Amino acid sequence: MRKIKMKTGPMTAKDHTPPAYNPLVLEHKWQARWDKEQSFAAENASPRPKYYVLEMFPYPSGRIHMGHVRNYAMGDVLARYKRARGYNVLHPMGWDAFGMPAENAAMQNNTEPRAWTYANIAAMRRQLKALGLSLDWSREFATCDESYYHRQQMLFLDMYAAGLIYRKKSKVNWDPVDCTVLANEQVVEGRGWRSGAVVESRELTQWFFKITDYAEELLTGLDDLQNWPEKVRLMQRNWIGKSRGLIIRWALAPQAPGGKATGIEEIAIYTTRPDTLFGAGFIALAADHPVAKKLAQHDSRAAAFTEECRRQGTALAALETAEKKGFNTGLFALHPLDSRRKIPIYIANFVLMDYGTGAVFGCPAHDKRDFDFAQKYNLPIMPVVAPVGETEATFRLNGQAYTETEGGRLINSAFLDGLTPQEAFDEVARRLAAQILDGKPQARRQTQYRLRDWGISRQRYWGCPIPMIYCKSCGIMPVPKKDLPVRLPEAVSFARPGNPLARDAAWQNVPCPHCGKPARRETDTMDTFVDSSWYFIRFTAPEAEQPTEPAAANHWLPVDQYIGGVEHAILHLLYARFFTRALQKTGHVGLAEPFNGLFTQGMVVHETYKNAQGDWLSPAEITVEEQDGERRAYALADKAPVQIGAVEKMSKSKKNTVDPDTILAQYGADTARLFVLSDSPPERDVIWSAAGIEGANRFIRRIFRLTAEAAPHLRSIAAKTAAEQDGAEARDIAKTAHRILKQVGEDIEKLAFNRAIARLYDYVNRLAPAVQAIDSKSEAVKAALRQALEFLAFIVAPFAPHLAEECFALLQQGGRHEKIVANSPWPQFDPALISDNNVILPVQINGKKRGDISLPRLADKETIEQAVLALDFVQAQLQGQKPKKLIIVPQRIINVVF
RNA sequence: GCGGACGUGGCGAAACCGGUAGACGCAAAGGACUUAAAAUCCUUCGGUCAUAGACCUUGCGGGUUCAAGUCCCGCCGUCCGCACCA
Repeated sequence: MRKIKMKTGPMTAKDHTPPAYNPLVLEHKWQARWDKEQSFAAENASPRPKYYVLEMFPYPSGRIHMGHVRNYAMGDVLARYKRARGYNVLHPMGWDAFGMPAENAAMQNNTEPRAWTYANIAAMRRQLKALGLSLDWSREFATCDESYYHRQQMLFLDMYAAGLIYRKKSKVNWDPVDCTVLANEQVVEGRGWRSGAVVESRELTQWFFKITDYAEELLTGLDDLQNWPEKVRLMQRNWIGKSRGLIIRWALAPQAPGGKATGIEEIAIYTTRPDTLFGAGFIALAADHPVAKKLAQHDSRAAAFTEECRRQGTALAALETAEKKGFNTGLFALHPLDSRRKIPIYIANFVLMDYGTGAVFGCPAHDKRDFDFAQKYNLPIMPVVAPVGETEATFRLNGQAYTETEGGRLINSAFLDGLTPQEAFDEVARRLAAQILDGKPQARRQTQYRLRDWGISRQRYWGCPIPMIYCKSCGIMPVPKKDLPVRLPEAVSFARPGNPLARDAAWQNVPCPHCGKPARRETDTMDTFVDSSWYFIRFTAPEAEQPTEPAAANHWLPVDQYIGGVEHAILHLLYARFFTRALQKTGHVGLAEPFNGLFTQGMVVHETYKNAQGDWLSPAEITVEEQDGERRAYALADKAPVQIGAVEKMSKSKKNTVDPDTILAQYGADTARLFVLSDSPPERDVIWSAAGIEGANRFIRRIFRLTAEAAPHLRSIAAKTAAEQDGAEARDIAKTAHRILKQVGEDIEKLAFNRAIARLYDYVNRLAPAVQAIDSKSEAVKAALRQALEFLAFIVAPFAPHLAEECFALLQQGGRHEKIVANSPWPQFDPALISDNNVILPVQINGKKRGDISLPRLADKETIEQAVLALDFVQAQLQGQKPKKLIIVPQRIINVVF
């Protein structure tokens, strides 16, 4: 891209002083104006096309952090842009307000969760409003609002009636710090996702959502989510964990004389590798397998071993290091394809009860874990798959399992020899399905998922009460809808740990809705991920009596662009997909996939600082100097040297946080918004630095100064598109302006905010010289400049909306403020001004650039060829030789090959 | 272990379908204005040699192509996710 050639020179003295840029006054002024005009209210009935942009709503922890600023700035750029492009935009905000921290605060500070939460919401609402986000605040709600959890209880009852909710006793993840159960998705590396405590295993009865009913649908649905990051789709795919295999029933060998009768006749085993059946070396059972339990009743050594396994499961977080251990039961199973072979049965610590059938057959030659186990217990290791070309005689295992299936052929496997593993799989499936054991086929095909049902009971107070009642005579009774909501009691005590609901007799005791006899309420509350699984639907009709207003929901959904952190890739995002399906089934919405576009944004990170004592220091406590190209940090307090550490996610514990309030007070919202979106692509982390925020602020002030300086000269001049007779300079300015309008629009559509901002810088650099010499410019140039500066206001607006309004106002007749950017359509660019009649093409000789050539854009090949060959540097290089080839890529490049 | 992403100046990064590598910013250096500072403005800024210019350069080694940061093969490194899933 060429720079516009314009006369440059020192700033001319002006007969006026430009108004000062005061972000605090200015931003407040425009926020009030937007409020007054209700610029960002979304209409449920509008002829304009809809666009739903949503950022993951925050937990009201007390204050917003820079991560929030970046997240909401991104959504706001899109929302403002789409609104300017004529869309009816829904851009709401709410609060994910139930959860543990409120109870912890209550315990520590002797407050109430409710009061604490609403105070935090008020503080954070004020902070978000100061950012100037184009939100429809009329739709705001918190999940702890009675009006919200009331509807959630209605949904619960509908889902219960639809068979999507059930109660069962099961082993659960118990967080000993938060004193509650956690879902599988909420256990990260063996620890609670929130408390960080090592999770224990407990048997409890709790409520489950039947997410597994939708395992297949949630999996195949991913294929259609083209506007989701591949990474997230893959993570969900792995989490759902579909596999295809066979359930094979193994008959037990007759007991040796003198052995105790066990009454066990067969063991069912799930396998994904039936092709390796002839390589079976052992069978292993989970410690909780019914057969293992039965054996433990008769055999004290088996009992001791299963007990040890259970302890290991709870105490050891890092299972990878746990040694493979087994207990030989002395029992044998008969090989299904060769009844002469007896396979020993073990109880092993690595077999999981809740996957497959809780029993495996080990094939040591073709599975790493089985190989280790066989070596330890001296079991035979017989290879049954070998690479093509190898035979039973030549193939050796090389001290490790051969786990390939591609390019393998069966060996040592009777009638399977020579088949590919896939063929062998099918053959085994066919034979065993036809083979009858005890009146039933010995095997059947089975599709298995890793995904398990979602346990949602939490033994906590600050959550949505589960609307169920236990009656001694009638059993489990749903609370009738007319009795909803089941309200959380007020004035509860947090003096003791545990769930206050469970010791609140007055709250618990209710008459049975069926028989009227005394009964007891469910005291568990719902996982807070239930709350966030449908809030985006509630935003479409936040006042509705029913949980949703289907017409509104179906109009607005799916969310066109959802923006949030990747940490929710399998938690919230999977639950929400399930919930939307559940709501579809119960008639609340008419679609299955809630989020059409998903974007996972990077974090805001910052350097860390540590003093000689090893204490973390905050950026405000240090100063950085540059000496001999090396940066050194010193503590402000005592001038002691400070070690500059790694750039890490902002966290309170490392004190590398920057408070948005401080930044807003110093620089204003526009600067903060611009900075968090510049420099790094939005999916990557952005490094916060003092120099960076200064730079962004410098740019904001520069735009303001430029407009303020030019405005008095331009107000009386009508903005118009430069025509041919207006001269080269006016035309160049107009071209630059129309081009930037197009490019910034495209960048925003692609969420390439950093690129859009780079273009803004470039654009301002190009306009600045003309503005500086504005006194000497013709009417035509001034007209072009006026339009260029108006365009600047529009393209700046998504990023720095207050500044944009101020600049736009400065350009209006007499500085009047009738039109505002927020309510004005995005200007149309003129395609005729985008493309040049002449293009400058690089000319390569043998692939190396040697010069440029200026040519008419639509020149034909022959003209180009002649012009290129006539060039001095081409002639010089050719030295009289004929070129072998001349490659012309229209409007791109020319390559002379000789 | 399995799966994935990514390696470009001092730093953050651009580079669309293979077509001028390093746009834009930060940091740095020099200069103008100023009594001075701040602010602002101008200039330089991947490396080597140098007079215009030439050569080298996108983690490393190969390959395909008129042309490779981009495609293919093989290494090396960093980060992320899952992890006894049968």
